[in-house]
Amino acid sequence: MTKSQDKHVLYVKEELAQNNQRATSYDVARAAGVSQSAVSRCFKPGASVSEKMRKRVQEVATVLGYQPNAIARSLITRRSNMVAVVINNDTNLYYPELLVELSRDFNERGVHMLLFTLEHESDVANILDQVWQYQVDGVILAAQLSDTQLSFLGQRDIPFVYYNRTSDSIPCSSVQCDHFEGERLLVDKLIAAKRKRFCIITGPSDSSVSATRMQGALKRLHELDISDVQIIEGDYSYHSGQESLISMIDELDWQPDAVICANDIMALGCIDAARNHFKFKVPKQISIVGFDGAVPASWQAYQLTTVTQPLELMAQAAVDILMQRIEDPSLPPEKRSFSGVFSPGNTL
Amino acid sequence: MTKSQDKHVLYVKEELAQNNQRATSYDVARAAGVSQSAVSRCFKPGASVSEKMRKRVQEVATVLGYQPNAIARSLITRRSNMVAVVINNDTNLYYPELLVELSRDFNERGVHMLLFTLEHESDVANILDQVWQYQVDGVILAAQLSDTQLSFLGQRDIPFVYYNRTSDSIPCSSVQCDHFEGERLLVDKLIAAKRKRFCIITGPSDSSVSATRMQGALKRLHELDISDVQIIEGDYSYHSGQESLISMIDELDWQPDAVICANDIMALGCIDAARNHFKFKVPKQISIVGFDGAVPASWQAYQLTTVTQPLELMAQAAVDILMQRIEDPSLPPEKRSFSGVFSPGNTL
DNA sequence: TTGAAAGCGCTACCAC
DNA sequence: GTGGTAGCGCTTTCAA
Repeated sequence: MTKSQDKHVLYVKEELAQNNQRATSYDVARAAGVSQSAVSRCFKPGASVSEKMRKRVQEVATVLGYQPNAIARSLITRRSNMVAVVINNDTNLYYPELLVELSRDFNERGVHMLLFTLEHESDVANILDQVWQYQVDGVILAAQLSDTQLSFLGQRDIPFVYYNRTSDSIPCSSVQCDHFEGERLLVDKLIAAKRKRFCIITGPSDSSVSATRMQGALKRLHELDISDVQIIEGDYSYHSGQESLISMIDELDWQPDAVICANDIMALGCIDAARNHFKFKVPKQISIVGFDGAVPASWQAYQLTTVTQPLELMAQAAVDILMQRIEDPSLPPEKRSFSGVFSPGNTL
Repeated sequence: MTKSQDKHVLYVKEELAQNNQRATSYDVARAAGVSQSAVSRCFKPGASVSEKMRKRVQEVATVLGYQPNAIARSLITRRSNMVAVVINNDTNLYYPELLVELSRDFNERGVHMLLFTLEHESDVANILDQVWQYQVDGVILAAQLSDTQLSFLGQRDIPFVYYNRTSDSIPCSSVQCDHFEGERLLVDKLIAAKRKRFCIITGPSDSSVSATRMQGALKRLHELDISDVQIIEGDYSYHSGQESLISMIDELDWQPDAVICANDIMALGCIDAARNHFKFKVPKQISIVGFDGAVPASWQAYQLTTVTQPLELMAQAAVDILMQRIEDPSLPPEKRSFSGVFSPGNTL
């Protein structure tokens, strides 16, 4: 860099500082004495630029602290490199690994996550408009949508992947753990352990995951001619696991020897209620099973018998499917289903 | 709407569908027979538009499925209505409530979260450039930055708030739980319980939160003339809590009657190791304390004695401070510190 | 390989 | 209250 060039760069830098502006490609061009399009090209991998030009531009860009404006780029390229992740609070609170894994996988591909969390699974409507306004390239849906809402995305050609949910009526991509199969497996294990009096603690009524799991368990129980099953509604929380068992026994006067919980966290509450409130031996007097493979379920104090979702695989699959459909929107929907892994634990 | 107008709208709709394009304000203007600026005004709250115009435009916009393009808006207004949340995995895994609460608070203000998660607290550098490129209005930092990195944000006038961290050398806004004070309190409680042989299980060495907490504990212990303290490094995980206690006793041959853990999750691992591996009575033979007020800490199987961070208040404070500085960048930095709340539990 | 010019979709300013 | 016009910062033709 010659001295006069140097001075010119510093002058531009000073000018920007005074007006409190961030450097644009135009500023870099001016300071480097090249065209604005040349600067743009220097930041595009694989563009046709001479070595000399690239070096000069990089130099000036560094001095001015220039980085391309991703927003402006999105406007012209029609690619924001942002995806929306719609997740309900429950999922994140009880299964925070999902967000961590998604984030890792997306960041590896240079894609950024716009996070939308829902208080209740039924709040989706409010945020779909926002997802649309922000021009995201795609959406991961870890929350239940109505068919109408699903078709909102479909009609607007926004690629999306359902996580742990699917729709039978609308063609869509999805990644799922086979909840149905997993619950059947758990029921069979409970039967093998000679359990007779079953009860079920469900998740909140608007949770499709809970509904699927409970259908799986009930179906299998009915196949085995066990129809006298007590069902009580929980809300996925530890506390509701405790309370459900207590009210089942104390109020409904139903003493089970097998408790099927719609998720692990409720099962943990259930274990504590069984041990502390009722002084039951688990699993001697009562078996308790959950679903998820949540981290605390494997802690020594619990060692819950459960079915573990292959979360890492599922997240990766969701990201793969979504990114493929962003690259090539003509790809047909794809559904991938993973079997849960039986985790024996010590409560059955 | 007259019939001919109706037809015109439908014609535009058809045209867009054929070219697979989303409706722009210009399309709406064309279809409604008004100017493009009029359409823009109709979507700006408080703009001066006649009732008739507003109604007409809304009507057409609905038919065409028009929503303003937030990206284009950001470009001209220089406001993206996006904030970056930089969080390390540990924080999210062990304290997922933070993200949920931040998300809630930001969404109430119509602000969206761009999520950046770090494998290790030291990975920050890579993502700062991206934060900058995406023109976020502000940043919540729940990860430690070097002073250089902090000044990167400062020089570029990006408002930011440190969460549970602060810098002594660079003026910056922060929201913190008083870790130092909280640990002192715990030490005093342990002393009151007649504990004599102390040990500490720290978090990972790059965690500033762990460092502060442990300094608080050590300082107080030294004040009380207790200098013979065994320190072992954990990594915040349940497993490291277990292993640390075991190696402390079995390998280092140091039998403590008080264990101070840098977070709750390790304390839980520690409790399980004490009870199951060593057959200790907790707290009769050994006291164990944590820090955080993590949800599982209050479960009946543990009932950990700990100091609970007022997470909701802290998240709200962080959002408040950030939004104020986005509205008025001339505001000086502000630090807010909250005392942790002692949660008696049953392990002391 | 380089530069000029158009334009992504919007807001903001200006006349009227 | 309404419409025309400029321009946010960038990528992408198209000539040179």
